[in-house]
Amino acid sequence: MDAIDLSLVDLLRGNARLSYAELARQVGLSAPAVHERVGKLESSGVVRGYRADVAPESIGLGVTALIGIVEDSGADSDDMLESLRVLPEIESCYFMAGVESFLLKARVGTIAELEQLIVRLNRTPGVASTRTAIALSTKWENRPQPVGPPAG
Amino acid sequence: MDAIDLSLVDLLRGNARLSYAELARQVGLSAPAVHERVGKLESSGVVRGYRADVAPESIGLGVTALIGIVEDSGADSDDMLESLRVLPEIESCYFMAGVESFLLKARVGTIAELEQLIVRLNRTPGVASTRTAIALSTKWENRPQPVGPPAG
DNA sequence: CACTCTCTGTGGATGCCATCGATCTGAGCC
DNA sequence: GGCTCAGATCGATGGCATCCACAGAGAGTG
Repeated sequence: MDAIDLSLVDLLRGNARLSYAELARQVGLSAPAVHERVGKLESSGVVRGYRADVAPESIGLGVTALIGIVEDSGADSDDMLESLRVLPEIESCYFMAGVESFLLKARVGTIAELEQLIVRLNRTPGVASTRTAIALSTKWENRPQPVGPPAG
Repeated sequence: MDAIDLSLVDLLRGNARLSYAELARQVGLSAPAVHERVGKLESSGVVRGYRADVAPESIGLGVTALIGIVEDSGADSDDMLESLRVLPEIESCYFMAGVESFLLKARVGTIAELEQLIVRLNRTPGVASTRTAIALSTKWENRPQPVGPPAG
């Protein structure tokens, strides 16, 4: 992870579809060299993948909610995690410090679907209670923060 | 937005670096047809961009926190939004229903940096109080949920 | 110093891909 | 039937990904 790697990571966070040739021009190396560096970043786990950023409402996911979960005393967090993992609506899942063990970001199409999700969560073994907050609007999301030296 | 468009969106959410030729094979069209469809998805705002998914800790952002903000009565939300927007640590920002007007996801390198961020937030005009919860670990994040008919 | 090993880069070759323009096809409509 | 438009295919061409052989810088060792 030298300065060139950081530049590559930054460039790919901004636009994951840049060609290797373009990346090479930006960092001042040859295309094969960039190809090899990016391959190493991928296989070492620094770059986990490449995702299209899709407007959720345009694919029928207009409702965003954040849900905190309080565990029963004595509940097994690993079991609960597996129960959460199979719910496709849960886009992100954090294990938290504090009374609420998990914080979920869920995305559904309608409030009715959100209600169903909350009911399902409350029925999940180990869940003592849930607390749901609805996002009225997403101002921004997953904004990459610049890191390392400026590219070039 | 027909079934083929949904398949393309799904494929690109899974791997944004797929070539047009590969996408074409997957959905059963020619490469130029796919090229045009993806171009329209981009210009219509369905696809907002393509991002490399980078392990945050590998670029020195090992601390994730969720911060709720209570506004002063009479504070201007738009002004506050602009104050929040310039803070690079804030990766996501939601305008919420409830007592806390904003919910932020912030990513910093150390707890000391988090402390500085919280101090800065509390000094921001319009902020009545903040509530910070620290993520001990991220179980998963921005997992794309499958949508539309299976590709092929 | 010189030898060598390793890592990482460059340059060239080759086959695939992106992309443009021309043409074709089918649905809807008069 | 025939017009028209949207959206597909086909063919060509220039650029890109990717493989390979080889070169140069640095570290470790006699």
